[in-house]
Amino acid sequence: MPMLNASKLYSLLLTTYGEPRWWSDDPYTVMFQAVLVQNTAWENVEKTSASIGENLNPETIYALSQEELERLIKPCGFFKAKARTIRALTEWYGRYNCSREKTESKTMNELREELLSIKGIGEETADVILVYAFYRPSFIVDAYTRRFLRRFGYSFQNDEEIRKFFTSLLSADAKDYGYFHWLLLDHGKTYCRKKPLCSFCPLIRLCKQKED
DNA sequence: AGCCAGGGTCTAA
DNA sequence: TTAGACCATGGC
Repeated sequence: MPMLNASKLYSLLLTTYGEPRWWSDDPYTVMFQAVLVQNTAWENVEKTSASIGENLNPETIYALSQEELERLIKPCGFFKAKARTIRALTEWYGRYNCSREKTESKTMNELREELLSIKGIGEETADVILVYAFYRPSFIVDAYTRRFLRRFGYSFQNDEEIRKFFTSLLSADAKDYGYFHWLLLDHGKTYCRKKPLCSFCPLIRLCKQKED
């Protein structure tokens, strides 16, 4: 498998998979779901979110007791830890008056450090929140990103190397980061899970054609 | 049955 | 600094 030219990755994904999509327009929904989806199938997150419905807002969620919140998110697994994290995250967002505008007074790195200091929020979750909730250009490395790169012949020492690689490739526009991440998700869910469907993957077909 | 799913924390060496 | 155990449910 030849290594894809890095500068063509983005346009290739775009043209192959069409218009990119966004997580959610509501910042709190992004935060909430970003925690729920940790090592969990997205379908469970969607069902849980649907069952919460209109109550998926910081005021209502924060008013719940720890036990009530745990019960609410139970289908997503790791519910004790996630309930604690969601509570801490909601409290943190409250310090910004639960408003995206209020976060604009901070730099991206300041917000990133604040998020990382919350127990239960690691790099991926922090970057998801930065991009989709607060429109900051922070590249998101997740399992799909790593699998995608490995399958296409790249090998990086660590996630930081991956972040630098793509950061040098994309503009400073947060939209690009969100769109790119979602394209990798779409691609990964269809062709690049642990049980791969590589022979049907348009990108791999494209690479093989170049070999001939 | 057992593996897998858009992780993160803690500990041992 | 890094590898491995652990957290937990639902779908296939």
